[in-house]
Amino acid sequence: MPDTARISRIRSGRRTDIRRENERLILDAAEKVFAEAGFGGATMQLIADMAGLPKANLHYYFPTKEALYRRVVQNIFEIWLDAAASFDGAAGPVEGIGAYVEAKMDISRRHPHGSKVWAAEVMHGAPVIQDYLETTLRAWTEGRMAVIQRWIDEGKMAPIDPRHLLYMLWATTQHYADFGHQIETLNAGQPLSDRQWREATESVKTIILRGIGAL
Amino acid sequence: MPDTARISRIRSGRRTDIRRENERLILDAAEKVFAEAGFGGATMQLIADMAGLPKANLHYYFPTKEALYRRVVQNIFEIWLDAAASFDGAAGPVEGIGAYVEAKMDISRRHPHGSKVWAAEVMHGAPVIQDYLETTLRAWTEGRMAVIQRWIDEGKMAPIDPRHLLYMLWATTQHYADFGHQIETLNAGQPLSDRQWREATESVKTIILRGIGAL
DNA sequence: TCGCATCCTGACCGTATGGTCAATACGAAG
DNA sequence: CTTCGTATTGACCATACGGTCAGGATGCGA
Repeated sequence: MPDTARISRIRSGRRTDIRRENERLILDAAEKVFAEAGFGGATMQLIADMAGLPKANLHYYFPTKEALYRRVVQNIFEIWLDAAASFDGAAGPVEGIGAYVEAKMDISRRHPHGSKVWAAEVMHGAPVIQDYLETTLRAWTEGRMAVIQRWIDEGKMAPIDPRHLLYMLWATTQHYADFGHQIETLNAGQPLSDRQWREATESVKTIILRGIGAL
Repeated sequence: MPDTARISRIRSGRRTDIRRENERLILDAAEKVFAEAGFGGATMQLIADMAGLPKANLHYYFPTKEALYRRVVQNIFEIWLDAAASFDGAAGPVEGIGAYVEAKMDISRRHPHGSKVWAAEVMHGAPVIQDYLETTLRAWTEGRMAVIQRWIDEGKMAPIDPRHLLYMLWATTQHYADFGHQIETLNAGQPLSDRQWREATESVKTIILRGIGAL
C-alpha cells in the first residue's frame, strides 16, 4: 500500500507533505482545466474531479476560485521568466537569441496549458497580473532591449527595433503552445514528433537570426 | 418562393433593415464581450446591455448563446480568410508575403476582438470550428504551402519549411491583436499610434523577408 | 493513552445565468 | 380599419455554480 509506505518512510513533516502534494494535484488539474475551458468556463467541481479530491477540499487549500487561478498564473509567470536566463551572458545574438528561442520552445512543449492560461489572462486585459506586467515584465523587457541595442551598436546584428524583435520571439514560440491544437490539426491530427519540434525550433531560429542579420 | 411573397419581401425593406441592424448590434457587442470575458465568462445580459437591447430580444435573433458565439467565430474566420487574397497573384515572396503581412496587421488593428475570440476558440480545442480547421483552413494552408515551395524552387527565397513560415506569419501578426494589452502596457499604457503600427508592420515584414532570404 | 492541530467531506445555501413564454406593440398589405 | 406576420419585452423558471459549515477522521507530540 503506497500510502502507508510513504507514511512510515517519512518521520516528520508528513503534514507538509500532504499539503504540498495536494496543492500540487490541485494546481496541475486547475492549470489544465483553466487552459481548456477558460476562467469562466472552468468549474471547481471539474478541477476537483480531475485532481481526485472532493470539491470542498479545494476550498480548504485555496479559499476561492480566484485565489487558485492567481496561483496558476503566477506559477506560469515564474517559469516564463526563468527562460530569461538563456538570454543572459551571451556574447551575441546568435548565442543569446538562439538559446532563448530554444528555451521558449521547450516551455511551449512542456507547459502548453500554462502558456494558454497566460495568453487568456493577457487577452482578457490581465485582470490578475496587471501589476506584474507593469513592474517585472516591463523591467525585464527594458533590460533585454538594452542588450539587443548593444548588439546592434557593436555591429553584431542589423538595426532592428528591439521591441518588435522581442514581440516576434514571444509570438512565434508561444504560438506552438497556444495554437497547438490548430498545428496538430494541420499535422494530420498528430502531435508534433520530437523531430518536428526540432525542425520547428530550427526554422524559428534560422528565420529570425537571419532576419536580424546575425547569420 | 411564390412570386407575391418575393415581391413583398423586397418591397418591405424596413423589416429586414431592423433585423439586420439588430443582428449587427448584437454581433458587435457579442464579439467584444466574448473577447474580453471568454465564452464561459460572457453573459447574455452583458451582451444585451452593451447592445442596448433587452436580453429576451437576443434570444429572438439568436436562439442560444452557442449559436451567437458560432456566428461571431464564423464572421472572424471569413475576415481572416479574406486576407488570403493578398497572397495570391504575387510574383514572389516580397510582394506576396509583404502584402499578406500588411493585410494581417491591418486586421489585427481593426478587429482585435475578433482575433481574440478566434485565439480563445483554438486554444480551447476548437469545439465550434473544428470542421473549418479540417476543411477550409487545411486546404488554404496546403495551397499557400505549394506557392511558397514554388518560390523556393524558383530560387526566389531560401529553402524554408513553408509550414513553419506560415505559422510565423500568423503568430507575429495576430500577436499584435491577441497580446495588444501587454503591448500597450509596455508602451507606457498607450495604444500604438499610427506611426508605431507602421513601424511594427515594417519590422515584421523586414525581419521575415530577410529571414527567408527574399531581400 | 490523551490532547491538539491539521485535514477531510457530505450536505447545504444564495445567487446568477441561460433560456422560455405569453402578452403586447408595430407596421405593411388589402 | 382590419388582418397578420414580425418584433418586443417583463416576468418567470430550472439549473449549476461558488462557497460555507459542522462534524468527523487522522496523525503527531508528550
